[in-house]
Amino acid sequence: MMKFATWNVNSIRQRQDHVLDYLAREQPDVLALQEIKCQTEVFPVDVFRAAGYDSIVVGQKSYNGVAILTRHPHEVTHTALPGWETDPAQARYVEIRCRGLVFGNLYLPNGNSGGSAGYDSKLAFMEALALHARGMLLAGQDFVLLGDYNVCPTDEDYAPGALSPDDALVRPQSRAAFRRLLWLGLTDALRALHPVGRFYTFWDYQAAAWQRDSGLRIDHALLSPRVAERLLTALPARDERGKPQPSDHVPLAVTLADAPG
DNA sequence: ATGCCTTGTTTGACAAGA
Repeated sequence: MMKFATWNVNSIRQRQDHVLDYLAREQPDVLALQEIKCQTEVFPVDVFRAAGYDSIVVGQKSYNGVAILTRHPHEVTHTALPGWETDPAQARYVEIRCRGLVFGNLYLPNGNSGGSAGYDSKLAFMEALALHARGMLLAGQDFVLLGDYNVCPTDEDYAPGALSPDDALVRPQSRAAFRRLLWLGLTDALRALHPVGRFYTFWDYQAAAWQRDSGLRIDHALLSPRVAERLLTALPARDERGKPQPSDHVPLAVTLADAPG
């Protein structure tokens, strides 16, 4: 069996102990982290190594930043999303090959700040992601694209009133770009197993969103076809949001059966 | 009503998050 998860931790220095507890309890093979909010040199590599995990880190000062933790041999395949460049650079993608799969860890731009240029940058990221996914499909590669997509794919993926109808997370172009990934043949792991119902991965810190269960489903794991055949479970770890000093996101955990043969 | 928290940085108000 293989277990992996994605988690926007909103600062790794603030959430280091939460992550250590999660690793000890769940022992994922691969954990994709977003919004580490630190430079690569400051990431607590030694702390996670002592827990049995290697860190692959793409950081930047103050904002963004992604990392992958794994307890297996791996090779780094990308430290940026091919075809998406910004000035200054933004640390929003890292990818490894591990146990026969490619894991692409992404932190998609929110799209609500920076005016129309900010939103265009979000759509450009999604376009580049679709092209990269298509390339891997054509190459016959088995892969998982997981992370904070900052998209609620349908109206069932956010609590009534949690967002305005023109928010970048629910805008028709954002949803169309997400559907394009599905039309390529990718499987939304959570919805494949739970076609209906509310499965949020984020609750705002403000306005008692957690207490009112006013959440969003914006963290996703998309699986290439042969990987989807192996899908066993997919579920957000809701309990993380109720802990002291939590991230505003919780992990989304996925398990796969062993590869055939 | 772009605020209601939380984070990092420019250490005292910002910007950004979603």
